[in-house]
Amino acid sequence: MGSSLKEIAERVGTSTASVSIYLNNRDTKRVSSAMKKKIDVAAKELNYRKNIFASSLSKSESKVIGILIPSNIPLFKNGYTNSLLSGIQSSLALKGYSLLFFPSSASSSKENVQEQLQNSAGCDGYILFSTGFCTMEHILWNIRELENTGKPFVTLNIPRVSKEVNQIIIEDLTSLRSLEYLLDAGHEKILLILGRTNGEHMQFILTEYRKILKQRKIPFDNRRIIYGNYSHKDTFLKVSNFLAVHRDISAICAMSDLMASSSLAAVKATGLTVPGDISIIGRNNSLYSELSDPPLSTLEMKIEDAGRSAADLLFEQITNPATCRKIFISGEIIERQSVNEKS
Amino acid sequence: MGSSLKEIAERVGTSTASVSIYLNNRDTKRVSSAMKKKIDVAAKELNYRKNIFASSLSKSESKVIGILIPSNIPLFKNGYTNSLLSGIQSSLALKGYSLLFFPSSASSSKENVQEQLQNSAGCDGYILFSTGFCTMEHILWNIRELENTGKPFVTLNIPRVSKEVNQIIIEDLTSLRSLEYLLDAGHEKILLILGRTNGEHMQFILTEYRKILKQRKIPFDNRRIIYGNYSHKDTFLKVSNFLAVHRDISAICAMSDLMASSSLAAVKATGLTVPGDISIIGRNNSLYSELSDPPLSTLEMKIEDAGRSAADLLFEQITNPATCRKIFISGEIIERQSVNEKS
DNA sequence: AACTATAGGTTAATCGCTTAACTTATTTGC
DNA sequence: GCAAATAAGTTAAGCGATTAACCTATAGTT
Repeated sequence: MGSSLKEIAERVGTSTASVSIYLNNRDTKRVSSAMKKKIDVAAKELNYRKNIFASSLSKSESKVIGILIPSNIPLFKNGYTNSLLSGIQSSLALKGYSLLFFPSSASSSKENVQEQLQNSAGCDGYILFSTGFCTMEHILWNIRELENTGKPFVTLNIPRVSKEVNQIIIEDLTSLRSLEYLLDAGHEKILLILGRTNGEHMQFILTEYRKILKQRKIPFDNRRIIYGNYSHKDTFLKVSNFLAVHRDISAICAMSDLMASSSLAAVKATGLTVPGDISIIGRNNSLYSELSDPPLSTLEMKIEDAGRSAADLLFEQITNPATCRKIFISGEIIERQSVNEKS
Repeated sequence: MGSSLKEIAERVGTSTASVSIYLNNRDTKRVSSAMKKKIDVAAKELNYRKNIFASSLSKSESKVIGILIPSNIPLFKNGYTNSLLSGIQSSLALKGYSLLFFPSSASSSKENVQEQLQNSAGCDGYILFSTGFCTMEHILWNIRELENTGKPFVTLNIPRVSKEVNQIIIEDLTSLRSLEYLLDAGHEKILLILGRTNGEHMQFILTEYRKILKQRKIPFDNRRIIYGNYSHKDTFLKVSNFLAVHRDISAICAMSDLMASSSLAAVKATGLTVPGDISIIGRNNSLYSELSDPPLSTLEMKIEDAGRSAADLLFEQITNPATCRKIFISGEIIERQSVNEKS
């Protein structure tokens, strides 16, 4: 049964203060060693465990970080998000912080975060996630709400925000560095495989795409964009259909390793070879790219680093509230065996 | 800034009781509609957010479930654990529960759980994870500690425990159903790829292995067991080395899809074909198996179902403390294109 | 007119832990 | 021998929200 400090104090005949003082600092000189022993015995016998809610309330410090996620689809399913979380957790755990994930039931990203925030005052800080589905308006709204809490927070996974907000900016979230790599290798006719048609991230990427094409004086061709929905089946089908009609491309640039893998399967199924006939590059350096045959070149985005940085920046804020900076995480191309120079 | 009920009450000229009553039940008749409006305005202006620690302490109910993990290696990195967590979270979120992950710094699984439990009284329930590294002794110790808290809990990912403990038993955690599938297909000379040499789970599997061989009157051959460490490189290397010497096997049974994928790569590298020369089966039905060329048959373990069941069972216990049962999750073979009948 | 409901509150104790401030007895220093 | 230091406590006021129990005024009933 859950016992309290009071019960221990009564049993050993002292005040709760002494018990609390001792249990929070075993080296304290304010409790005699005889008393220390008695408290230890009583605590064990009574199965004492500190109530985190009482302690946090009393100290006005909880050592708990709230993770705000603007969606109510099941968590821990997305490899990308998991990497971020892994980075965050590994760094915060070292500093003694717990992570709290709230439920939410709303349908919009704005309301989800609001709902999560509504009942979570008392956390020492927050990390605000975003997804490609959050509109810039919702993101800014959520940031405003967070500012109002007066608590430290860091935003993750969103494009740069001009506000003075602590922010981790994953540069390659909206870059097309892998496309440029293919272009630099001499490819011009490239099939671009994006994630979904909606969502802000893809809009940024499309804008970037047009910019790069213009720079290189390559005409924009709408047919050379496919939306794979981050799904194996969708991508395989759409790429197969594409190749059935257009055989003139020399490379495929996919916005995820999964979609790159699926594209690879589709290319092989048509009898073409990689990288002989078609070069392929993925994104995220997940195991899919390493396990493919041939192993796929990819854009390593350093997601876990981003998570760790977010945690570090949050911690910095907790210890020094004046902290205000943006940390940029930039990735790098991992060269494997799926891209040839185009002569 | 974080405001309190008291500040709202003062601003609108009422008691904290009224404010609390209204905010917890907007339809209450104990607050006039004029007062309701005033409270709404004040709450908005003062950016009121309920303090989860104060509220939980007061109600002796937190709507928080503690997730106990007997290791301090970074979380969210393991696909298997992530599936469990995803199942848990999806079910508990629907019921309004938050998930709390504690930090821990100890070196043994026993101490890790103890440390996490030590400061977490007040949660409404716990889910105890295990890993293949936990010894049965540590597991039982942790269960005893949990029983002492008097709080509902469920154990996950461990072999069946005779104690009267609520438990989700993932049958294929310690089964060799995929091996039997190969045997049934006529294969006899099979290379078994296990995870690590240490850890209880593998011991269970080894025992099972010997049992199955004895039943089928197949001699045990120590050389036909490889430990791939769940690592692509290790597995690839070890399987390559194996094949350089022994070409007489007709099938490979791997305890993870990743290791199955790596084996596939190794087999292909030696010039042999799958499933022509060698059949391969994996475990866990992860995307690796689906994306391989050829797609790998695998043992789907229904991990997410297990997570969901754990959540449901925990919830049942919270609402009815007398609950005591074990739920068995059994998987099924997913047939793809990596296994041939052996004639 | 007397009685009961009901609306619309308020009071104050409580959840379990922490901590500043106070107390008292015993040592230690010089 | 006396002041100062130290050891070993205790007291009591919070932290912020909840809730059982109580209160008063008005409306409705018979």
